[in-house]
Order: sequence, then C-alpha cells, then structure tokens
Amino acid sequence: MSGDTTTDLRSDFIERMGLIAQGEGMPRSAGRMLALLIWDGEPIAFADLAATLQISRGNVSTSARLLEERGLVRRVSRPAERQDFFQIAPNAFLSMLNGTRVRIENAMGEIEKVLETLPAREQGPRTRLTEYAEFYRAIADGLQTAVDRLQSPGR
Amino acid sequence: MSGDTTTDLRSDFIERMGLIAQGEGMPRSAGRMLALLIWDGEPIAFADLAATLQISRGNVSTSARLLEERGLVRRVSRPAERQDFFQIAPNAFLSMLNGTRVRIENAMGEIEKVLETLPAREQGPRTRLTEYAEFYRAIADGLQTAVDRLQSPGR
DNA sequence: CAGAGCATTCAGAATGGAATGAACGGTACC
DNA sequence: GGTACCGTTCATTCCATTCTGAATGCTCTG
Repeated sequence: MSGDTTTDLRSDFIERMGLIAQGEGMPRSAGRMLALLIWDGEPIAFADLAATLQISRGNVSTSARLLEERGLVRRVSRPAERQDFFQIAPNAFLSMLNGTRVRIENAMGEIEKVLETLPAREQGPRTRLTEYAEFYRAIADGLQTAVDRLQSPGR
Repeated sequence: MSGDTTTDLRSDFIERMGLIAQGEGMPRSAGRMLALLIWDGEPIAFADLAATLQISRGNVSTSARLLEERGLVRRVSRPAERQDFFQIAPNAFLSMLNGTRVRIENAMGEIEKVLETLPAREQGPRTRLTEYAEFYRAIADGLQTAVDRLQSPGR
C-alpha cells in the first residue's frame, strides 16, 4: 500500500504552499491551511485543522477568518456537529485572482494620486510616473484577461 | 516658489513606494531607493542616496545590488568622480513585469512538480491541483500579454 | 439551570527579516 | 608608498509580524 507516499506528498504540498503564501505576503499558516483544504476537497473540522497542521486553535481561528474574508474558504456546518467545518470555496482560484488584481489597482491608485497633484511643469517626473502607472495598468488588464479566461469555461 | 510643495510630493512618493515594495516582498529601503531614482531621472551619487533616504551606506550597497540584479537600476560612472552613481534603468518597468512573471511561473512549477508524482488514482486532489496550476497559467499568460503591450509601443 | 463544548480574543513569547555600523579590501590620488 | 576615499560584508541590533495559550463568552445539551 502506497498510502504513506501519498501522505508525504500531501504534507510536501502543504509546506510548499506555506512558503508560497508567505512570499505573497500571507501568513504561512494560512497558506498551509489553504493547501490542506485544497488537497482534501471535503470539509475539515476546526479541531482537525489544528491537529493536522500542528498549530494552535487561536491560529486556526485567525487564519480561517483571513481565508474566509478573501473568499478562498467556506465555513460550513454539519447536522449533528457542534464544530465548525471548513472547505475550499467553489471559486477559490478566481477569488484569489481578483484579490491580486484589486491589490494592483490600489497600488496604481497611489501613483495616480501623486500624479494628480504634481504640477505640469515637472515634466521629467510626470513622464516617468505616468509610465509607472501604465505599467500597473498593463498588469491589471492582463489579470483581467486571466479572470475572463478562467470564468468562461468554468460555468 | 512652490519648491517645497514639490519636495513634499517627492518624499510622499518615496514613502508610498517603500510601503508598496514591502507589500510585494521587497525590502522597504529598496522601494524607497527605486522611487527616488524614478523621480529624479538623472544618476544619483552613492553618498547622496544614503543622505537623502537617511539610510546607512551598507544598506545602500545591499539595496542597490538587489535592484541591479532585477534589472531595475543601472550603476553608472562619471568622468572625474570616484563615487558610483545609480540611475533608473531604461526598461525598468518591463523588467519588473518580467520578474513578476518569472516568480509566478516558479510557483506554478512547484505545483506541477507535485502533480507529476501524484498517482492517477488520487482523482480529487489531482483535479484540484490541476485547477490550481491552471490558475497560475492564466496569470502567467495574462502577464505575458501585458509584457507584449508594453513592449510594442515602447520601441 | 448547570455544565460541557466551541470559537474568539488578546497579551506576551517567538520568529524572521531588515537596517546598522564597524571592520575590511581595493583603488585612485598626492 | 602613503593616505584618503569608496563600496562591500557581516555580526549585531532592531523591528514587525506571527504564533501561542490562557481567559472569555457564547451556544448547545441534558
């Protein structure tokens, strides 16, 4: 039986995603939790999350809230159970993508805010800041393309 | 004279970019340095960077190296000067974009690496990981679109 | 109503990454 | 050849964020 191998693969995936998430400015625990929920598609109990990931329940609570806010995870309940269960959201990846796009657009907004108050005679800075804003615009549009692509065949 | 106002705008921009950079997983100093170089398009002396940004020379050295590696900044020399000078790179924003794309593709690679060793019978995980990889693929392609767009009118 | 089972919150500990500043090596001047 | 000027490196300090765990309050159950 190769059950062990699969389990190893899972924890490997979990750890990788922890690091990826960290690189994206998300707490490592949240990334690991997300990974676990992606792997097992089924709802996982609050207590099991803490046990499997070996993190405190407080941490589970916080990370779950973060993932819920971003639309990556759903909190579900079960008939005879008092515990909360968590499951990967149906359109999790789409939400992720949208989240990134929003972040980019915020950054772009920052630049444009500066541009608005920058006197016209400051040609040099204006030129370069404009170019910078266009850079963000290009990314935002590119991500929008990605959103469209993921959305059309999805449903 | 509104010189003061412009100066304020500049340091405002510098600080904003410091925070943005930090959000993107880059050291704050590097972001602030990049901002300064974008604003003043001209080469700035090593010592002036330290003075203007109020950071140590060691920090200037490290941040400059980071920005150079990413192709965002050029180190230039001047005839009678012993100091190094730094200038925003000609195609800085394009490099930035490419850098992001590479990072995304690396993350995608991680996922695919797991997928390769995941036995076919693990249908559920396979489906979801595949979806996840497609998500990254969509982003990478979107960014590629952005690269193309920025490149064509550029030169 | 009492008690158990849960999730949340928050103060404090722990961790990781960035900034500092002194020490170092190299290079141009006199 | 000596000196002054520069940039780099690295051990240390500093700071921000994350994680923990105990305290809290809520909601079911019997």
